[in-house]
Amino acid sequence: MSTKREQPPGPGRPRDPDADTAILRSAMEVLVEQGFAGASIERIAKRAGVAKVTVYRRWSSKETLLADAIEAARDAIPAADETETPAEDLPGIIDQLLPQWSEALVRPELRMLTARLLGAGPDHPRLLAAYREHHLEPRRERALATLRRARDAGVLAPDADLDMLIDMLNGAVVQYLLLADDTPDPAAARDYLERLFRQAGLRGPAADTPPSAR
Amino acid sequence: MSTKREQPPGPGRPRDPDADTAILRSAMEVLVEQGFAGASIERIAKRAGVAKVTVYRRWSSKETLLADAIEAARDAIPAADETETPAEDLPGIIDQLLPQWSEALVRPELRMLTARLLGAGPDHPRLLAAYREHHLEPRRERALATLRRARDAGVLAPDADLDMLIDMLNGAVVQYLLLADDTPDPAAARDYLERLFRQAGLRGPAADTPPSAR
Amino acid sequence: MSTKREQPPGPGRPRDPDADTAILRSAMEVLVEQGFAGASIERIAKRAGVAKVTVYRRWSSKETLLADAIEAARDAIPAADETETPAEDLPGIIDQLLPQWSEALVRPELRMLTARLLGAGPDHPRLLAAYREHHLEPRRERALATLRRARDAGVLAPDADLDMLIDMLNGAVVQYLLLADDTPDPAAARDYLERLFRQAGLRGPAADTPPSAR
Amino acid sequence: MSTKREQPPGPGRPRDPDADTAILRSAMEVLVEQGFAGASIERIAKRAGVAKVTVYRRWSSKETLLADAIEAARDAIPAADETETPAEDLPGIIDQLLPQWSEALVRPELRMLTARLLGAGPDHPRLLAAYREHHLEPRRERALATLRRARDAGVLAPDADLDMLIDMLNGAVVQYLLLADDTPDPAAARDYLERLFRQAGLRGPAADTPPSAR
DNA sequence: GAATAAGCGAGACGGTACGTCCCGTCTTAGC
DNA sequence: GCTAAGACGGGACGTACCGTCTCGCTTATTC
Repeated sequence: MSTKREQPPGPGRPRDPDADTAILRSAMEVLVEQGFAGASIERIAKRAGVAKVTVYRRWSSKETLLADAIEAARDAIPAADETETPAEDLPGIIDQLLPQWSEALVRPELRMLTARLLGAGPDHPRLLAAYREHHLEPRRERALATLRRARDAGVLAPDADLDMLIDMLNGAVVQYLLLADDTPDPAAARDYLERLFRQAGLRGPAADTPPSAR
Repeated sequence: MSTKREQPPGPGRPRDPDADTAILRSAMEVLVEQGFAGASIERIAKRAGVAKVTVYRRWSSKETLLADAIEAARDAIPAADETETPAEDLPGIIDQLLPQWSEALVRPELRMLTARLLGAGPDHPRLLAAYREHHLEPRRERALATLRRARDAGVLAPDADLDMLIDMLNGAVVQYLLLADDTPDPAAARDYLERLFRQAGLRGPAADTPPSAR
Repeated sequence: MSTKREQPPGPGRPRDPDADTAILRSAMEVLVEQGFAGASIERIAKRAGVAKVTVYRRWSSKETLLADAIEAARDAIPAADETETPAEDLPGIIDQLLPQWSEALVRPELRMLTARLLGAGPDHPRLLAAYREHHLEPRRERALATLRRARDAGVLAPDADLDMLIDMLNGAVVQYLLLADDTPDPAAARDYLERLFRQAGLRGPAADTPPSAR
Repeated sequence: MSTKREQPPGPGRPRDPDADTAILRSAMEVLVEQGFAGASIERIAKRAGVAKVTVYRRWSSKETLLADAIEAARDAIPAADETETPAEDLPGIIDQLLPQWSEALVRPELRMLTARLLGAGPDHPRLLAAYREHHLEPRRERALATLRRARDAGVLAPDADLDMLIDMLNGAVVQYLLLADDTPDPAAARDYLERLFRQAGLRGPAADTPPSAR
């Protein structure tokens, strides 16, 4: 799973595990702040308080280092929300969905990370793959579970294409966040997401086809 | 509009106008191929067959040069498609919408350009702004016109939030192309877009809420 | 004579002559202060306020750089002292000889330089050769001229081996300066040199063989 | 006298006394061959066939190690030559003096050692002090004794400043060996020393002031 | 038709990072 | 305690490329 190999316990002084974590965290910070081009080994090492050679001993290239850093920086996503109180009504569903997308818009470092890694795709597909695997996929799984329960509760049409729906929701958020000049404030993010959910078809069954609209 | 100033015709040897176009085209090529970090003035100048100082005399920074290059590389978008044959039926609308989004997926240089510029956003907002103004906005205008006609024809719900709908369509396409490992083939792109249109609500008026389905 | 080649005036920006002098002076300072091992190109360049590559462009190795620096740092030795007022008496001769050796003892940077270069001899004969040629030889020539006039004036025995005498005078001074823990003060240096001159045979003809001493 | 402490016999495996001598000899060899800068603990340990940590356990720094190595490498100088057959004549005296200075010129490792340690003086006075104490002083004592007997025998003037005379003799030899490009051959060394002794005033009593020369 | 001013190629400049090497020190395992 | 085998921070190495600058030469317009 990780690109890091476990070192055999052979003779000699063992590697300092603190150095690993310091390097990975430093790498992530520099990547978020300065981008891939600015994430030189030299800078990463200096910020981690570590000699360059200590980095080179562990990772043979900037790309593998950053891929590991991305993996190590993955949030603890609540695996699946079976435990959540089931919500049959629309507001309950939306309250569950909102924070899942909102944080990507509102937390600046997440916004930066997303922009950097999606932008790095063409040149560094391994970084993008690591991001997809360790950050995007878990979030998608969780969102999928929520939407599935929404569909079962009748809040979404029974024939809704949930995968595509997630693409659309994700996509709208991503392009919003990529095109924004700076981090949107939480209220604006909430407004945008509510408009988004409505247009995506997340409407109460009754509200969907009000008799007066017919 | 352009950041380029016209030079007064004063005395001395006039600037070679061919150099401008060669530099702009070279800049765009390098940007697409190597990304912003790889788009050094040195490389651009070498590819254009021009001395570095010739570039610096015309543009004060890499950012303004690339912004001009992005502007110069804008496609000729048919401004508004009043001329198009009005289409009341769903297949006709889809046939009009499909190519508008398909090309971003299918033409590799467009895909690269999109990825690079969205990724460059945090560091170089002026480039992103130029891209938005000269590439994204015209496309959005055209799409908006098409969707408006679709709504008028009853193919979309009368209360559809067209701006948000475009965000969703664009967004799905963008994240598809950003996450793809390489350029999708046209058939796959078409399949994806058709699923997308369907889930977005582009359905025939009768098929949308068949009385028998209720 | 110098190991530096004159550059052809070909195209391109010419080399900055100020950089040459700054590098040479910086190199000399670092050599005197830190010794050969401490005289890294990096340090020399930093102190000279110059990029490393600017040094490498001019000198291919530390040794050739330092050899040039040694040459450039040679003092302007009054070539030959024909112009000096001829002195037939002993005190006059001594007053002429004293400063010639005293400065090597009393000026700390000369003392350091001598120690460093004589010590570097086994490893870096080119540096020693440069020092010999540009610093030691001119001083020896001047001393030889003075001693020759002293012999002609009868202050030295007519059959004195002047070359060997200079070796002895130089040698005593050199080993004094090399073995001293730090720079001797001028009075001690003067006392030492006067004892040295007396034992070397620089005595007035009459004082040499006082009748009472027999 | 030595900077080495005797270790208490406490528990655990006792230190290998062979390691001490191997390290000291290795240190001396490396110092003579490579100079102070090249005499890294790493190299010394490797040549001694010993782990680096074994060296560090015994000596706290490179300087103290080398100082001990210098002390250990002192030649067995015949303390005072009371046993020598008294010699009233000039050739006898010279035959006694000659080898005392000749060996420093002719034995390459002595020449190297002298150059290295005199050169190291400014940076590492403790090494120089060790060399002075254990190598130079015993030789000076022996030379002084010989010269005293020469003066008593009338081969030197009764008022000769013997300390200064030794400085001159030593000094001439030192600067000869420091400036030479490589080890002089014994015949040249002998010629030089004979010229030196003559100019230093080591002449037979009759030859010194022949009545006819006056 | 010369003077003049700008264009142009070439290359030096300071700066930053590269990836490697060696040093002195520290830390483990195994004897 | 010893050897062996590393890892660690530090520093220098010599190279490469970048954006900037400054030179000599060329070229077209203006006087």
